[in-house]
Amino acid sequence: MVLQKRLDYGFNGYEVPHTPRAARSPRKSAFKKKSENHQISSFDLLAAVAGKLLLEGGNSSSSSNNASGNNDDQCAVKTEQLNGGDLMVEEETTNCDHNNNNPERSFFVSEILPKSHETQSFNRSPSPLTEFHFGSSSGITSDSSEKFETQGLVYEDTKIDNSDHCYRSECNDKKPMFGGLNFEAKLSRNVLAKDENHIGSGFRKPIPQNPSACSDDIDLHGKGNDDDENFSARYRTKSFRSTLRIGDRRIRKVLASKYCKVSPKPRDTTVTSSDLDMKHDYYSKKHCLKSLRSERNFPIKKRRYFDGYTASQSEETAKTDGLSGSPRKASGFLSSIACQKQPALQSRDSHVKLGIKSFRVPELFIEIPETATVGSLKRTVLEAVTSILGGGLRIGVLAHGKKVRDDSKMLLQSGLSLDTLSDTLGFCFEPNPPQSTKPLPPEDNSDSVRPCNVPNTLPRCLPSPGKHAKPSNSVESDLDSKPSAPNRAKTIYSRALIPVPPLHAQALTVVPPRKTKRSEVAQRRIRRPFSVAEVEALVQAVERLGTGRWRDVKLRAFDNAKHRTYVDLKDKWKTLVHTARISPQQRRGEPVPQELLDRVLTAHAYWSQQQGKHQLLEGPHKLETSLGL
DNA sequence: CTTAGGG
DNA sequence: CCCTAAG
Repeated sequence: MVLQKRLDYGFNGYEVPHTPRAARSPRKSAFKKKSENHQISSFDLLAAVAGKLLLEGGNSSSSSNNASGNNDDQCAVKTEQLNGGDLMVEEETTNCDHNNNNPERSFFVSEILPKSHETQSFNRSPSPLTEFHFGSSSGITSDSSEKFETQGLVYEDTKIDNSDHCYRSECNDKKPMFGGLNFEAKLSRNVLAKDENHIGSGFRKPIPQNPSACSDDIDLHGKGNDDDENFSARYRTKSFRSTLRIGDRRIRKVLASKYCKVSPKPRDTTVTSSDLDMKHDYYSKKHCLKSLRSERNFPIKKRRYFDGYTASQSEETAKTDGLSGSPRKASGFLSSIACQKQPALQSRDSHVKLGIKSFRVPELFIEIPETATVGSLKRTVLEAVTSILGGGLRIGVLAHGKKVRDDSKMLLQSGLSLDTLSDTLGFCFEPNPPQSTKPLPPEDNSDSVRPCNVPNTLPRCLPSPGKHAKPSNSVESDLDSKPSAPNRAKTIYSRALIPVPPLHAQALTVVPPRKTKRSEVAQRRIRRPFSVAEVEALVQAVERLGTGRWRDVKLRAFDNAKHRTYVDLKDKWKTLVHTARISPQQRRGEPVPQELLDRVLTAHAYWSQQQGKHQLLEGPHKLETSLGL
């Protein structure tokens, strides 16, 4: 009976599946809701480090204990220097037209400006990132008239000023590194003169003075290539998202052009020849795009929040192009942006001076009532920043885009030759006490092969996944790791930072991170190409179960493959169909036997037809047949 | 939770 | 693989 039915209705003698659901009408993106509220999804905070970090590597005979066993490649850094300065704040506006009834507004800090007036190291911004992440207080304030519609507003809080003086004296040293950071508050297209102004009055009416102010236009290059380029932060943007898009766009643009040869993903555990080539490539270039590489390694698809500084990302993410569609993935780290080699300063005894261009602080989220004063806004932002950074940071060192975990290793051993040091060296900030760095969930046991070098993990600087095993990739040279001067950077950082009384947590108005709940970062699953055997199983299952019963397929053929969800199977089938339709030359990956692909096409055709039939019949048999198996 | 589709 | 609207 049942068998008969199978023969009658099934494919290859298999049962007819449940009547598939009516085909979903294609969803139009137009239906996607757009959140137009003024809740800023998040904001970037960019910290520019003034001055240079002198990193004296080399063969100094300093006796560092190699056996420190210090796997931790970070050095603790206090960041109280952020206490003094001006905040640059920009309002998040989605439209030029403010039609918000929202009692609350959000702002994002766009920049933290180095307090130091020494800007020479910024004059040539080798990377687009630094282009719009940099500035100096002097430039901003004195140049405010040129800054699109926005004028700078220097935070005049006496507290800040006082601290400023303190810093000054400290900065008079020839090494103004970390002489404090200037914060400057800017209001988009508005000028706030006094702290007592109500934010509402200041932010209410943007009144674009320039039509293009409403557009996404960017003026990355400002007035050309004048020396002011370092302040080309004066791009116009109407929204936070635009800002991010700018970055992405720039990044892609550059990568697509003359730097396209730079491999974006380090994939080997050792310095391969390609790496070397890359190095040469770098070296041959005028500017180091190291930072770009790192940035690009971020998963751009979706924003992830490391420690919970979440933000409701509106759905209106542009779908125009993949890169611009999503804001830059800020994984919650302060990613080092750039360092600059200063060849002239290179001395014989293998000392190198580096200039760290900037550090970037990813996500912050602030809500403040519209009735709040500008002053309180500034304080709020300042406190938010301080609270985040104040907890202390750790520094991760990246060489060739890979984390260098061994503090005792010499720079050279880490693949940081003097010639290419600045091109290959990077730093990243990491949250200091990861609340509960939950290790990644044990993916599955069936597959023991875990790529130890998932590209994404690099720039994201995952808290400490590398603790156990897999010192991996970290440019572990085979050279004996002789004791050496581990990281002068540490010293320098510490020395440069100025202690400051901690802020009162209560004063913080920052939206508390939705932390702890999602402390486990939603990390993209590692890619696991289907093996031929899996494909075989999938094909067989689909042949009998049909498309549209992916859960059953899963249960039937992949029940013990935990990492294969029914969605995965469905996706795989989709790609299989596609693969089967394209020419063999276009196929990639492990070749799937043509025989299997043929079966894919056959089954796909069959079940598609069945689906159509059932939609027409809306059948009486549907129930019975579904009971067949 | 499942499906179906788009990204 | 991810995301998510629909069921």
